[in-house]
Amino acid sequence: MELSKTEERRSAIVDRLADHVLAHGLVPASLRPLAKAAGTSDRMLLYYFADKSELLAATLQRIAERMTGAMADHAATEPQPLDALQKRLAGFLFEDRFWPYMCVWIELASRAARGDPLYTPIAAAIGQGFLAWGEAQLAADSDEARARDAAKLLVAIEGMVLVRAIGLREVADRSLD
Amino acid sequence: MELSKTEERRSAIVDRLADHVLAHGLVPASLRPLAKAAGTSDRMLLYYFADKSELLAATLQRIAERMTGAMADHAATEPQPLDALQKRLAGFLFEDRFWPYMCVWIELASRAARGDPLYTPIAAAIGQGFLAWGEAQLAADSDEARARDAAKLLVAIEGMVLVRAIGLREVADRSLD
DNA sequence: TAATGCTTGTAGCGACTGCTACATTAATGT
DNA sequence: ACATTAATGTAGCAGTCGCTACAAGCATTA
Repeated sequence: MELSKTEERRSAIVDRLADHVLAHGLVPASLRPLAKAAGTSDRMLLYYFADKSELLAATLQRIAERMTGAMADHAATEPQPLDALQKRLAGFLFEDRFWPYMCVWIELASRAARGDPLYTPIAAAIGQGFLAWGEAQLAADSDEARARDAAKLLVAIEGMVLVRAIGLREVADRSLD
Repeated sequence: MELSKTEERRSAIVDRLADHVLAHGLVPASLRPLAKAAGTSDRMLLYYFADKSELLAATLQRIAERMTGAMADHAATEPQPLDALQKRLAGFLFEDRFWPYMCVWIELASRAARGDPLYTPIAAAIGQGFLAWGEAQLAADSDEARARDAAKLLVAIEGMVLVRAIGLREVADRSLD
């Protein structure tokens, strides 16, 4: 086994914290509610983690891993043009089961936008992950075209996420026509 | 005069609250800091407003009005194709002086995404305003084309906002190529 | 001048925040 | 069996949250 018992327990806690943050977001993610969600006490949360920042960083990391895994499952077998890939990505990213990730993602972005040193690097890393996923699937004539199309893909998808977030789902969908 | 003294004072307070929210966001927008920013006391905030929700609603409304006014100032005199309008909009929306509005906008979206009854209608209304601005400026052959291009415009701009928020400014810019 | 109602300060409530000191129990190695 | 360390509970600190009861100041009007 590679994981010590402490690490195992830490990991189990992080899993349940991830569930809770996905379900309720970062705003109500304070120690006591998180502890209850993890079936433990705030005291123990701060036993396994140095402070709340570290705990949240680990939780968001875990959420990002789950998302990355899900995206890998949806990788296309063949290179795709931008339009097709965009529709494909939108097709599964807006399933109900992914919406909690999108909610957390926007919340993360809103904190990164203010330059919070906890959230900014995590958000940037996730964004780069999205970008890499796109670049790996895009059919492109050149590296520049690939980079440009990946940027277009990311921007279009993030735009649809934000527009849906404010309740204009049909506007987001119309943008695909 | 159409404004009673009470209304005038309310309005003056809202102006200073708007400044504070634009500068620091919604997370630290609690009564005592807001009161200090408005040069008054939390007691008086709740004298002029029924509760915190009403106070925040008025503040966000004011912020939206400022934004709407600024956008009206940047209306084009002639109908524009989608590409040109997108570059034009990005050109001034990403000036430093607009970034605070974008930060609040993302924060608003993140709360609307969770269905908060305070933020959802405000966010949707602002989104519709953006959409109307676009439709009024777009050159289009048909109403359907106009609606579609306005949707594309909104999605692209919101996408650029979110991508910049997570620190990938150059990716957002590259999407315009 | 007296009385009424608008405006504001003071003080505090109960709940929550992140975090910690202290003590106790449980497990582990010798 | 014993000593040491790891794990956990209890209790609480100082601070903030939204909000309110009470009273005092103030201005207008009768």
